[in-house]
Amino acid sequence: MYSIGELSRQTGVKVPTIRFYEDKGLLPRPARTAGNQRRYDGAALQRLQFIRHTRDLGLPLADIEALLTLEGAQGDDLNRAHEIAEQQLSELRGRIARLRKLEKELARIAKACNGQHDHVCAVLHAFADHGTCAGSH
Amino acid sequence: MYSIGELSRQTGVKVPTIRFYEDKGLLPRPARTAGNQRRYDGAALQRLQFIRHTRDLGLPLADIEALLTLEGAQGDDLNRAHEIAEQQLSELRGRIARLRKLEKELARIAKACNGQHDHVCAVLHAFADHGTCAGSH
DNA sequence: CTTGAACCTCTAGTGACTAGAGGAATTACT
DNA sequence: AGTAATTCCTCTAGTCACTAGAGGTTCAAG
Repeated sequence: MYSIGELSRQTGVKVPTIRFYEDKGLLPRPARTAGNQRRYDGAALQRLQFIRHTRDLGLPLADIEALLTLEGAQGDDLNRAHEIAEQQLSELRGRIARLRKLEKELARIAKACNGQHDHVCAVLHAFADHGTCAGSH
Repeated sequence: MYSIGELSRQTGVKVPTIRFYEDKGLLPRPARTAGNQRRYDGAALQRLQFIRHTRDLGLPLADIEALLTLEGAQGDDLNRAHEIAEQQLSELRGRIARLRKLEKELARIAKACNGQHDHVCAVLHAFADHGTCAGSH
């Protein structure tokens, strides 16, 4: 049996966040001591680790909840899990592609003002000017 | 003189968002018609385009505000603008690197369940299992 | 048995918007 | 000039995923 603080240390999820997840229904309400403090078992630990991991992967809480209800599922429900993974992957790839474009542009902007800016630095203009960008964003 | 709707069309920033920016002090309060509707001039249009562009680049509104007050600045203030650009660039690069790691992992997970999952699909387990991941995240 | 750390609930704040209610003004058309 | 459609106004509240703080209680160690 773990206290909320131990659970936090084991998973890396902050204490208020654990309570927040409980509120949202992602974690079941744990047992309580006589003094009303939460006590967790190993199942709760695993579940929270699952949440932590999937959050790190960028899944929104709603999707994580869907996955959690799918646990131990079969047939079509497994297809759902697969779909969620695939969809997240393609979203992620889009995000990366967009960020790479922005990286190029920001690099251009940062270079616009290279050391000597005695008079007028181009950075502000570079920020303002969309015309010189590669593509749309 | 543009109405708020025209400004929205010209910049791609939604009408409520324009009002939100005004509230936050990023856009000056515009002139009003006798009937209390906003009328914008070309300067407002340019300013909003600047905001739009820098937002697309991922700068938080606070940084954009800083840049806006720097407009027409000289000397040290220009260094500030340069700093903001450089800092954003390095943050962006970190973000991209992390996302690339996650992409690898998500791809692994999505593949875990490849078509035939008559019995038990590995997707859920793959999500749960951090041990097989490349690095920390 | 006392101290101090960890715990409790609750409210409110963050960032960057978005949605909706309820009503007034403008524009286009006849 | 009248009417109907569209756009505009303010205001409140909701979103997501937390985070911070107030004010109070319980637990574990010495």
